[in-house]
Amino acid sequence: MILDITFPDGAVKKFENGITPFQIAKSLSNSLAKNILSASFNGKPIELSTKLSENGSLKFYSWEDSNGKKAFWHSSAHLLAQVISELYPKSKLTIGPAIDSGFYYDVDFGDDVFSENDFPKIEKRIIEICREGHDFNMRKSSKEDAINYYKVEKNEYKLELINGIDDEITFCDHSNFSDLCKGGHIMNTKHIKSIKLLNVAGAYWRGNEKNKQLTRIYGISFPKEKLLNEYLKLIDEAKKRDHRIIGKKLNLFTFSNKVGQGLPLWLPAGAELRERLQNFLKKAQKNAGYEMVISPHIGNKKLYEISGHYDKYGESSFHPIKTPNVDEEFLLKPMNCPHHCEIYNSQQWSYKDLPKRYAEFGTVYRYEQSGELHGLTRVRGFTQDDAHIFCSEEQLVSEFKNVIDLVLFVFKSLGFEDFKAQISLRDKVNREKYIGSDKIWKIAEDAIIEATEEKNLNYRIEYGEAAFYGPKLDFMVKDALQREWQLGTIQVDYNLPERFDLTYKNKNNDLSRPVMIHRAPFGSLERFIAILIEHTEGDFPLWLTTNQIRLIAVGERHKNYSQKVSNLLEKSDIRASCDLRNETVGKKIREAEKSKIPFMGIIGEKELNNETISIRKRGGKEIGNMNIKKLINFIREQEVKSYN
RNA sequence: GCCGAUGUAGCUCAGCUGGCUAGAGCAGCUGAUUUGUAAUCAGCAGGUCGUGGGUUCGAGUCCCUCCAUCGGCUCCA
Repeated sequence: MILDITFPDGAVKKFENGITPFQIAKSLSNSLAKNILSASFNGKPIELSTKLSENGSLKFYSWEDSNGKKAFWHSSAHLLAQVISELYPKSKLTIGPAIDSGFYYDVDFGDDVFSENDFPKIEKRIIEICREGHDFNMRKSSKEDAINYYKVEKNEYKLELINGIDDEITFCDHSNFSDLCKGGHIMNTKHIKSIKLLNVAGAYWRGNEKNKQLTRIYGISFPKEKLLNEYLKLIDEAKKRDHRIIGKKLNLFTFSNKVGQGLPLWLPAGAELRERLQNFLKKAQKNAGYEMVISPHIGNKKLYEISGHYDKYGESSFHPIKTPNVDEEFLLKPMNCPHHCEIYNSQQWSYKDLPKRYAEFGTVYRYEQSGELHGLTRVRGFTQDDAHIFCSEEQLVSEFKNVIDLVLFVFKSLGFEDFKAQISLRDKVNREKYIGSDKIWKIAEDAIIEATEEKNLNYRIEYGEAAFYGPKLDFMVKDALQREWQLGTIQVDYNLPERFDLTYKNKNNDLSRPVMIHRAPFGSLERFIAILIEHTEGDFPLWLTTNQIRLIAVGERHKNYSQKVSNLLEKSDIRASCDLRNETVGKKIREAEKSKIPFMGIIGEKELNNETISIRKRGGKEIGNMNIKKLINFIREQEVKSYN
């Protein structure tokens, strides 16, 4: 029999029945055969050594394709597993997938402690085995054989996995090692030229906190030594963009053990930055018809019992504040929504009044688990750029779309172009963690999907990620180390209006229930600023930066003029500072550069005589000499441009 | 909260297998220098080595407790 194999470019070629993808590649070109790592047939990943027995479309993947990398890293995980079972015979293997960059393997080491100190000997042994050049071979197995195999090994994890498999059970063999595996390998271990184990971590079996915690070993491997070095360099560079490091260097914020974990202290430069962001959003919100409100930092515990938050998050709140009245307890405000519900409730509303849009920079406190705290991205006290929109059901989709516009405007203004939109819905099965009927959830979920579709947003759907009171649309942005964080969020809520008995009079003079939209374009100022720092490396846009220009006097005789220029700039609302120290110009420039000040104005003899300023841009570019008037216009122009 | 690692001067770090008064650079202070586009020179000062306990003739170094930080897991209203 002859097979018709279709290639991605549309070409159809004929091959003998039983030919393998690798043989096909080799027949096409030697260099292709050399470069390919994996393949897919009719859209499904297959081994390069799988014999083809039907017509179909074949696609090859090299290191340049994510599928090629996946096969490479997944195969590397097999080698890690092999060496672990060789060096730690008592350990039990569980799962070892490829991830976005690298792979991991979860291992139960029993009572043994495994740490990073064990890495070098494992890495060394893996490379030894790789050089021996073993093929990866898939092997079918009966369920019975598979069970017996792992019964002998006393590996309850693999047994659990096998019991959950409905399809055919397969093993992958290489060298003297076998592992339960559904496939997706490179051909031979010799492709793996360098491997680096990155870190050890605890990870619960099947991701469930109630299960045993296993040891997860993360690693990455490459087909060339050079690529590993490049990767390590990249990680190193990324670490320099860490907001915790830049925040310290630029004196934006700090933490103090005496104040407490996860409680950021904003230094003057950071506080100014925050205020500028707030003013920016306030203006945008005012244009979009929002009204500012203010609510206190504590609230009666009963308030949160009504909303359902206490029931769900009481454990992760700061302990209730007692009062002389034993029946009365207060909570440090963990969220603003119930307060805003009560603000809405303070008056009676007509359908003509809707929507009501209440905004507040509301500082909230949540007792996050200590191990979860992370710089400014996960803290225990933070300020949400919160707002709640109370509208009629008819207004819901258009209001939701307006909020999307606002979020997109904010992101665009700050240069966050690389974000992911995520629609977070209820878990498909496990629904006891949510409040409200299926009917209202369906309406809310449909409204979000409709609005997101109409806005042409590229989105993904995640089940089980909804808030307990409603579905949401989240805007995710990555930090320097490619970790994804939720910034903006828009949530539809039919439940809190019910619980707080919110109403308005409709056209027929009957009472109707408003729908509530929770939204925060930044998410929180803390997290937003953290990600902004990592994206800009601290080179903030001109409109945000603390110091827009630093004037540098060359000599003693130029100090007065420098000060005068500085004062004039400040009078024109330009944030200028003046360096009058007896230091060399080089040193003053260096310090201004390190403080990430966008412009420097050098003032020496020439400038003094001609009443000009020599302007230098951060990074070294000389802009030229200009008089004060021109300089003011120049900075104003640049500031407008910096809004994106 | 859990697993692993780390904690030395304001900051960044050195201090090997336990052994004289714990080192460096930057920052700070003092003095000299009065400076043209990324570091002028000299001197001085600065640390009960995260905390509390233990082992030892002797602990920055070894062991335990706690605290904090880092990388993950779980969680994220």
